[in-house]
Amino acid sequence: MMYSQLAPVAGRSRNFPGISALNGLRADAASHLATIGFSQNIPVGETVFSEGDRAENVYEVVWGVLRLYKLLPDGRRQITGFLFSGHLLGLANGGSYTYGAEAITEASLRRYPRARFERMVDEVPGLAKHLLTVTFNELHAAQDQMLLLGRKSAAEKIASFLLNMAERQNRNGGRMDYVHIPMGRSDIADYLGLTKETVCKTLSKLKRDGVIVSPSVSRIELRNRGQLEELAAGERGETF
Amino acid sequence: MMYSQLAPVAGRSRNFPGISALNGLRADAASHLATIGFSQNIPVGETVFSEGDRAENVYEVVWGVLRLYKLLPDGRRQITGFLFSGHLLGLANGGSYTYGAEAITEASLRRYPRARFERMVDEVPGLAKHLLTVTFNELHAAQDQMLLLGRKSAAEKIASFLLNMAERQNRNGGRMDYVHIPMGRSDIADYLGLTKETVCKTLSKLKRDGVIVSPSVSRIELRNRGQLEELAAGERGETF
DNA sequence: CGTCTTGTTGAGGCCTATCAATGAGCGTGG
DNA sequence: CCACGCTCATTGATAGGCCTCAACAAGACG
Repeated sequence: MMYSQLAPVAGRSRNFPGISALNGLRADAASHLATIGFSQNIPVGETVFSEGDRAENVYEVVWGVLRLYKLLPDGRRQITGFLFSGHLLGLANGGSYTYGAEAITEASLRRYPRARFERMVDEVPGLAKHLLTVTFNELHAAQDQMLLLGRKSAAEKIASFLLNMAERQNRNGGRMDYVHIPMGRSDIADYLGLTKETVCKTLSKLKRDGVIVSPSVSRIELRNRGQLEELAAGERGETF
Repeated sequence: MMYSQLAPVAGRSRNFPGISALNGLRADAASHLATIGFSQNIPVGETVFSEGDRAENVYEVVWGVLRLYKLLPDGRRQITGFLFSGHLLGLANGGSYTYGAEAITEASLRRYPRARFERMVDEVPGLAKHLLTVTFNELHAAQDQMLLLGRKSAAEKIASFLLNMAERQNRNGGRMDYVHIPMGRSDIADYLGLTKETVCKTLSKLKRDGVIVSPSVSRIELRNRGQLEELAAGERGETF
């Protein structure tokens, strides 16, 4: 596609934060990376690292879901991203992590000691450029999120979130309208800059309006994608 | 300076978006880059490129101030960053810019045709890694901004903004308490996720409380940095 | 089958947006 | 040099969306 040495990250992970995917990396480079990684399992709710910890490792999500977040001194929390299988986390310029990471579900990670990871970046041709591509995607997602946080209404935020989750679960290509929501309402709230109550009320309103159906708390069916898309895009539709 | 091949970006631009600084790049690489750049001046208020335009160039700010922004269909705007001298813009993975760029003051840019810029990334040793460092700084700033947009009050947002502007003007090291504000109130509002009226009222309150003094609209003196810092950090101080 | 956590719903209040009007700054031209 | 007209900043009154607080429901789990 666009690069000769590295498979592209393509549209992957465009709308959700967390540095994504080493896969796509040239086979020999990827296998080289694998040799310096250590497997590690994280129970539900456990912390991988906290903001301010010395940044001694880079991690890749093998399976499970993580949240990245930042805190204010009085406890207010902003989740900056949800990370799924394939995403990288822990890359940093400075000596400390600038955000915390916790497991939303049980998760399996691959851990790469930082010094070795950095050496690899210097030695493996194309790795730096690959990481650059992947980081640009993150930055792009972050900018979308700034627009959401700064300018969208609660309903627009929820609609954007649902569509993002749906897109992310349709990597295969299908147009599945059943979305699995692995995180709790508080996590969603802290990701969208709302309270958990507002998240509930907005979801309930979408249910009442027949836009979505929810067989269980963690499962949502998108019944009217068109309306969700209008909302998410911010058409300021009357309907809501 | 600090790296063998690449001068560091150090603490530069940690808190303001926009990819920063080619300077710091090894001299021969920098001069190589210079040979493929074209100078270009932009009048106040003019557009450099719009969201959705084909991404044909990468730019570096030589002097002046730019704003990067995203729009919703009904006109709501989120400014994702202010760019000053040394910052890069226009880097993108896809074929189109994902944000617009306009001149806040008259500005001078150096334009690099994209194809040549990308070729350079492949050919100049260390350039990809340098851009990676710089992009991580952007991502970090974006995450700080998400925390601000999602969780800080108007007063906390303004305090954070003022301190960032001050820091950015003190690259030399001095602890100058006079901050020059090149952008208008609407720009500040769209950067902080507020309205221009709220920006005004919050600034006025800070003036009344003696925290800042404002000899003119575009000049603000920080009289009580400690209180601003508490506010910006989100201590939930009574005082405000 | 209790207990604890998480989700949901409602009532009320606050912060910020909205609407409207005035004031300040500034370039232009008389 | 000052008047005019524009744009931008400031201030006030009001409204509204989301937050806060509180109670209850629904699962999850031992």
